[in-house]
Amino acid sequence: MQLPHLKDDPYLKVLRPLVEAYLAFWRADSRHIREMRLTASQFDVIATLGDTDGLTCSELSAQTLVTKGTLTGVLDRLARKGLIRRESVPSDRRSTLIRLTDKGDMLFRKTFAAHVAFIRPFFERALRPEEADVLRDLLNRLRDSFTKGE
Amino acid sequence: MQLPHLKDDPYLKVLRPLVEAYLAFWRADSRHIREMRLTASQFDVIATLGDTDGLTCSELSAQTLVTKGTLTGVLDRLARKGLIRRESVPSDRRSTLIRLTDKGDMLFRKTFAAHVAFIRPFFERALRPEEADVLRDLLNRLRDSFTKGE
DNA sequence: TGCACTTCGTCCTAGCTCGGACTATTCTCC
DNA sequence: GGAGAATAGTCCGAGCTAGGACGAAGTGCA
Repeated sequence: MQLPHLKDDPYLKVLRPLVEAYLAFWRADSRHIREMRLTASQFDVIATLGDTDGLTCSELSAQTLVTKGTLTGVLDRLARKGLIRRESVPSDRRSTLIRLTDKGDMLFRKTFAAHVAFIRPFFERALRPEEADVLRDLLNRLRDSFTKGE
Repeated sequence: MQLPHLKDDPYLKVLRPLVEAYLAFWRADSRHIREMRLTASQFDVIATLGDTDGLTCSELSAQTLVTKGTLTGVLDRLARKGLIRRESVPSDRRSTLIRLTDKGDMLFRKTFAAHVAFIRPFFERALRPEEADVLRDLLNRLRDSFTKGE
């Protein structure tokens, strides 16, 4: 978001750093994910399903950054790759349980640790541990301000 | 990005707050922009062009969050709405100068101030001014860590 | 002057994004 | 038990996304 003339406002000058820090993270993150032949959304779903006994679409979309409408397509592509499968839930015939296949689980084990190891140094280089705590607190308050406003 | 089991790592537990704060901001931001009949990318371009004598596509994509390849389509839609126009640059026939039309400039004046006024209170509610400064500094360092790594 | 390199904007593909509409199923509560 | 409301997953349209390929145009160095 381009917001010139606001360089002097103590609040609004946080805006660009927020956007730029997130985007810089996101680009590094998704570049690494793409090297593992997944998209960011696909990795998000795989990582969320890892070590569970399966989740419904609603749970999945609540716990990831993928919205309900987008999830259908993402799951279609993951199923086509043989990484997940859809199972019906007898107790609620509206629901679908999404589960990693063996192949999906193997991919999860291989990529998840690798990705965490990739990401961590970027944070480690930029912040001391106590600064990370401060940052986390401030970001959480900002998030709450934006969500409670709805 | 879903990263469970990392709740104890002083660095990685910053990850979710970063993503969530940005996303919460972005959703409020783009909801307000959509009410003004623009998309986030379109507003970004309009706001960046405002108070300039025109910018080339490369300048525009460097100063906004819209990449070169996406810009063509965004500009096409803005031109169709009569908000921008493309002008050729005699001194470099590869370049195209993008400029707001009168209609685009009027929209800029109307929406830009309104949008800033909409966004500011969310920050104001969450942070004291000196906290905003701390947050900005930490975010900038994080951004640099992620970009310098490339 | 000529050839290699870079930069310009555009186009393309696969995939993701939101919001809203839709059907089927389940829940709630009178 | 039945009407109305809520929830599940899917589908749709318009638009955005990164990345790479492309031809045209400018630059640099020999």
